[in-house]
Amino acid sequence: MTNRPDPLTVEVVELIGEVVARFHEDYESAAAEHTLTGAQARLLSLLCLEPLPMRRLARQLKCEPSNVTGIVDRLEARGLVERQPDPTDRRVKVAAATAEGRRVARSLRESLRFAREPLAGLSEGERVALRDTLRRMLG
Amino acid sequence: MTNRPDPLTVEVVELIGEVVARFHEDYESAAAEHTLTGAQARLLSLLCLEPLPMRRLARQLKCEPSNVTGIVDRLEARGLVERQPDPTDRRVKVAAATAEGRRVARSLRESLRFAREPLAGLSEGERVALRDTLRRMLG
DNA sequence: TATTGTTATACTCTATAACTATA
DNA sequence: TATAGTTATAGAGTATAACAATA
Repeated sequence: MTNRPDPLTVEVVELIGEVVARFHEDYESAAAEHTLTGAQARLLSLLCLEPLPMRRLARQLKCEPSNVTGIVDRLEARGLVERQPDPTDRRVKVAAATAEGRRVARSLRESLRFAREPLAGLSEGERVALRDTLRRMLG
Repeated sequence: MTNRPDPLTVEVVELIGEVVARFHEDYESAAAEHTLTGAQARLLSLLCLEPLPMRRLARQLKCEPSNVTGIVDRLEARGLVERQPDPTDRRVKVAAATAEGRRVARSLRESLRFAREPLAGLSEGERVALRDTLRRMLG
């Protein structure tokens, strides 16, 4: 049952682990520069695309709805997010980024250096190949 | 100063973000299957390679030394890790995985499916190309 | 004096369970 | 009765600051 993977696969797995670690580090420190936690930054980035009901936020963040309450509370206290009523269902609260929230999210996205910089060292052909390989991996 | 990245780079960045998210998810759920948190799993995996002083654990985990105390406490309470004195410096405590701790770490490593499975769908040539590209990115 | 590990404190994220107001 | 959001609670990770033992 426990197939021993070949050395090449092992090395690729380790390299992916490295990429994951660096990406995370980069993301957290970019968030910290904006006085945001990682979770707050992820939620704000989601809302920057479109307003979402609390329940759907939880699904997308893969956490329990009760956690979203607290994260949105803290972002709302800073004026980055606001809760709006849903006209079609009075139980629902829709969270939306404010103008300031969108500004912060944009600035956050721009300060994500890791994902861009090492990529800049690759030729266009390499980036195309990398894109295709990643697409296949994610199936 | 804010170079707008080209669409190809944007897509690759998004794909990497996807890989990072999946890898993390996979790692956390593998840890949870062993009743470990992500932080505990990472620390145990490190100790599985070699015993380390508390201070060095903190450096490798990129967190404050005070946090390591608690994580090691919880692993030690479960018999997966133990603290040993350093004969050359009585201030230092060396954390080491127990036999049971190494067994758990091995089992954890084997249950990491994501990193292995999507890779299995790639040809050897693709894996070599991916390895070389990742190496250059991390360079 | 400087360093190692710990303790104390406070905050955030996390899941679970119980509650409310709607549907 | 079922669902959306919240509250209450408890555990874990995190950083900061202060401390004891040792160098």
